Amino acid sequence: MTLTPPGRSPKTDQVKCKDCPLRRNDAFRKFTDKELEFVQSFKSGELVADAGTTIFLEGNNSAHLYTVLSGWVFRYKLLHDGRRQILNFGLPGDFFGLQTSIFGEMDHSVEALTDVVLCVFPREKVWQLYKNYPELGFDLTWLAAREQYILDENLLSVGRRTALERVASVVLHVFLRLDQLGMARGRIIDVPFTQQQLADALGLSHVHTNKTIKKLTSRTLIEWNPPKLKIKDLEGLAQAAKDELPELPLRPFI
Amino acid sequence: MTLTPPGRSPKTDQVKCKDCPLRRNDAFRKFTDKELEFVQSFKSGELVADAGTTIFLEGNNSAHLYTVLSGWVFRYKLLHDGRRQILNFGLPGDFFGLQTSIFGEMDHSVEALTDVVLCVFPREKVWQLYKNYPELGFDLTWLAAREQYILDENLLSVGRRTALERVASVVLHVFLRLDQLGMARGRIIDVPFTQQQLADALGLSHVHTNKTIKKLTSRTLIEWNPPKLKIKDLEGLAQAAKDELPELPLRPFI
DNA sequence: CGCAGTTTTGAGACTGATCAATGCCTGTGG
DNA sequence: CCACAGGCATTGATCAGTCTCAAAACTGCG
Repeated sequence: MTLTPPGRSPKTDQVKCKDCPLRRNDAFRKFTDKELEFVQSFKSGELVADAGTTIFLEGNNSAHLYTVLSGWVFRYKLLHDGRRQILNFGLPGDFFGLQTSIFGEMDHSVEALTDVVLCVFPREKVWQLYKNYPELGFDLTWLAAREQYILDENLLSVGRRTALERVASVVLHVFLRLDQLGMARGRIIDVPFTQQQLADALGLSHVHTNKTIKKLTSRTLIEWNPPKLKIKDLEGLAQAAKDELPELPLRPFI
Repeated sequence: MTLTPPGRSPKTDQVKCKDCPLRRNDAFRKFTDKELEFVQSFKSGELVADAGTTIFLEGNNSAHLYTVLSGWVFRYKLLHDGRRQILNFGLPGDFFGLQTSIFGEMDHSVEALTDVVLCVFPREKVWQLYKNYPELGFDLTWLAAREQYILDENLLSVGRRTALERVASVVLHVFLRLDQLGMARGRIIDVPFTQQQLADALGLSHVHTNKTIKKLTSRTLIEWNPPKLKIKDLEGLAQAAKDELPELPLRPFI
C-alpha cells in the first residue's frame, strides 16, 4: 500500500474534484461549484493500493471515509474459523467507511479487489459537511440507503434463491452497475473476481459455483472467459435469476 | 389499520415527543429542547395497526417515514413464487421508510408483527430536517448505518453459518436488542414471531428451524415456550453462534 | 367443543458441500 | 526458450445438511 507510487509525485498528480473523471458520467448528479469546492477541501488525499491490499480490518478504527475513484474493492466479514462472507463490491463512485465515523469501530473489513485509487476524507470533517452543506449530508444518507438496497437484495438471494438463481442474479446486477458507469462494452464486461470470491459473495462453495456457472453457460445465457464475461441473453438471465430488470436511479457521489 | 382506534380520540391521545416514553430509555441519546420541538413539528401523526397489517408494499411509494413507538414490525422481500426473506425486525425506536424518500419507491415491504403504534413523518419535510437541524440529519445517517450493520450481520449468518449457528445468532441478537430497550425481564423475553417467520428471517425451512430450536433446547442454551423465551446460557449461546457479545452503542432516534 | 393456525415428528429426496485429482495459464529464473 | 511453481479453474465421487412431504399433536379462541 503506497500513498505515492513510483512515477507519481505526491499531491501534484492527484485528481482535482472539479476535474474528476467520474463527474463526467451521467450516472451521477451534477454538483454546484460551491459543493465541488467543499468536497475538494474535504478530501485529504488519495490512497493507491495494489490488488489484495487490506484497506481496513474489522475491529480497527480507521479514521477515514473513502470513495472509489478507480478499481474495485469488496467489503466482507469473517467467522473465527475463516469462513468468509463478501457483503458487497465497491465500484468507482461507491462510498464506504461510514460506520467508523458513526460507531468508532469498523464491523467489517475492506480489501482491494483490483489495483485501486481511493479518495480519502478525514472523519473529523464529516460534521462540517452536515452543518454547512445539508445537500451533501442528504447525499450521504442517500448513499447509505443505496447500500442498504443492495444488501437487501443480496440477503434475499443468499437466503432464498437457489444456486443457479443466485449466480444469475449477481452476474446480472454486476453487469447493470458496470453498464451504468459506462464500464461495459456492449454486453461484455471485465469481472476481476475469482470464482472463489464470487462464491464467498454468494454463500456457496467455489466448486458448486463453478458448476453453476457452467450450467448458465450451457444454457447460453452467459459466456465467461476470465476475466471477460459476456451476457448473451439479458432477459433470460433475469428470468433465471427470478428477478426483474431494475431501473438504476441517478445518484450523488462524494 | 386505523388512524384512531376506538377509545382513543384523534390527536388528543397522541404521544407528545417531549413526553415520549422511549426518550426515558438510557439507550437513546438526549435531545435538546429545540430538537424535540422540531421532531414534534415533523411528526404528522400516529399509525395504529393490528398484527398482520401491511404497512407498505414493495413497488408502492409510501409518502412517509416511520418510527416504531411500540410493538414489532418486520421488513421483507418476496420472490414471485412466494419465497419470502425477512430482512430485519423493527423494534421500538427503530426507524424505517427512508428509501422511498430517496428513491421514490419502496424496494421492500413492511408488515406489523404485533399490534403496533408508529410515529409518522411526512417525507416532504425531510429536507427541512437536513437544512435546519444538521444534528438530526446526522442521526438519520447514523440510523441508516446501524441498519446496515444489522444487515451485514444477517448476511454473514445466512451466507456462512450453519442452521444451529444461525438460530443461536438471531436469538442472541434479538435478546440483546430487547435487553437494551429494557424489554427483557432478566434472561426472559417475549418473542412474538412464529417459527415460520423466524425461518424466513434465517433462510431456513420452518421444519428445520423447529428441529434446530430443539437442539439448542436440549443443550440447555435456551428454553422456548412461545411466546416466552429464556436464555439459559448467554455465553454458551454466543459460542454456539460463533459470535462475540457486541457492545451496543448509545443511539439517536427520531 | 371444534376449528385454524402452529408446532412437532418421521421418512425420504436432493441440493450443495467436501475431498481429491487433474489440467491450465502466467510469470519467473535458468 | 524451456522448465517449473503457484494460482485458478475444472471434474468426478461421495457425503451430509437441509428441504419437502405428510401427518399428528397442540394451543388459543370463538
